[in-house]
Parts: sequence; C-alpha cells; structure tokens
Amino acid sequence: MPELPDVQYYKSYVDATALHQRIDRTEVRDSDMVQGITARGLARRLKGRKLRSATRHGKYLFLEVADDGWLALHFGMTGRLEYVQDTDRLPDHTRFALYFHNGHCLAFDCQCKLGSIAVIDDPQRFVDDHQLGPDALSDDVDLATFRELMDGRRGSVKAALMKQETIAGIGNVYSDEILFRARIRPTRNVSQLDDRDIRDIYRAMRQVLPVAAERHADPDRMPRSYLMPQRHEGGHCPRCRQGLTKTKVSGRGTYFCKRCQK
DNA sequence: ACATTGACCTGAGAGC
DNA sequence: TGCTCTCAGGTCAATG
Repeated sequence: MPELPDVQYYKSYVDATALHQRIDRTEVRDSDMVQGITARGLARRLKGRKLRSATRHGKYLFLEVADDGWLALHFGMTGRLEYVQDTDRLPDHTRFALYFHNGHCLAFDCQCKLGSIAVIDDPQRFVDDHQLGPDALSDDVDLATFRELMDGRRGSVKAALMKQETIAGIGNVYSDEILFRARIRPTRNVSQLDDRDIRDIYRAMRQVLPVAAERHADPDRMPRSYLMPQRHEGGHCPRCRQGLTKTKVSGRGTYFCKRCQK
C-alpha cells in the first residue's frame, strides 16, 4: 500500500522526528529484510551516528547516515515507520529499529515482510541501478515528458502508470484514484488514448499525489470527491453515486465507475 | 523487447 | 468455536 504519498508522508515524519538524533544501537529482528549487510555490520555502521537528511524517489525512502552512506527503505505492502518513546512497546511486526540517545526509537514495522532495508552509497546510483523512472512528482516530469513516457506503450493505462521503470511512485490504489479523476477507465489501452486523455491523466496525477501526501495517505482524510474512501466492496461513485465496479487489471483489484469513466 | 501471470509474505475476514 | 480458503498488493522471476 505504501505508494508515493505514503512514503512522502514518512519522509516528513522522519524529518520531524528521528533526524539529527544520535543512534545508540540498532536492532534487526528479521534479518531477511536487511539486504547486502549483516545485522552486526549494520550496527557497526550506524552506532554513534546521526541521520542527516531524508529524500524520496518513487516508493523508496533514503535516509542519509552522517558521513557514511545511506539507508534505502522500501515498504512493500504493509511497511510503515513509527517513532516511539516507550521502547518496550514497539509495533507488533517491528523488523528493524533504531534506538536513539534521546530514549526514542524509530521502528520499521512490516507485517508481510515484503519491505526491505539496504545500505547504499548514493540514492541516484541506486535509482539508476534499479532502472526506476522519474519520480511522479519530479519537476522534470512536465506534460511533454509524461507524453514521451507513455508513448509507444501497449497494455492497459493502469499497468503503465504502475510500472516503476516508466514513472516511479504510483501503485494500485493511486492509479485507480488518478484514472477516476481523469475519467478514464483503467482497462483502456494506452495506445487508444488521445492527447487530451494523456493531459487529463497528467493533471490528475499532479493533483492527486500531493493532496494525498498532505493528508498522510489516509483514506479517511481524503476529500469526499476522491475514490479512495469508497474503494471497497459496495462503494459508490462520489460523483454520480452509482455503485462502483470492481474488476482485475494487470492482476490487481481495480475499482472504477462505469458511468463516469469511459 | 515487451506484457502478463504467479510466487512470496502474513493476518483479516468469510464461509462452513 | 475452529478450521480452511481467499484476498490484500509491491516486486521479481517465469511465462506468454
């Protein structure tokens, strides 16, 4: 579930909490979520240091370790961060934790273990190595660039939006939200879209993602005009009130309004 | 070369 | 009550 807006919120959360706190110790509770380094190696690298900054690309959060590389966090489906004061009460599925000198703790909780933590040298190189497309909110992605990214693709528009190599940050939930706002059916083939459709999708994307991030990516906080609060069995279109249709696109549960999305 | 499908993971909820 | 089944979805490997 953590897509761009969720991870953007985690970035602002880390900015406001764990940044600039000295790390006393680390705890790896689940070693298979830590990639490319042992628990002991990680502990040695982080002990006594501070997190200097946080950046994001797509669904990845990068934490700069003062003078010693970066942590690359991916949240999979269920990953989340929690900064807790009572270190005896970490979240139930804490896989990794940083204990700070101030007595607080940053816990990486991930029920389904689909997330990951890696130590890397440089975020830009990581992005290149993983062949991630430009971040969906990057200044580099203007309408013309977005057209180029979509150009020549086959398959559904939903699959195209979710493909991280094309454009990074959009997953199942927000592809539905963007296409709802653009009034385009997720099943539509990219090759069938005209210039105006692409423009509408671009505008919807640049509208939806920041608003969702501001609202902590919480469905209950979304504007009533958004699909997300209704994105469940029996949900209704916030525009025309008709019952939403649920189907599968690209193997993922997909919600849309038959009347509003053509 | 590109698109699609299944596996991985775990807990929640449904159905019997 | 308690068991089994299905589903959720990000990514990657395998298949089309």
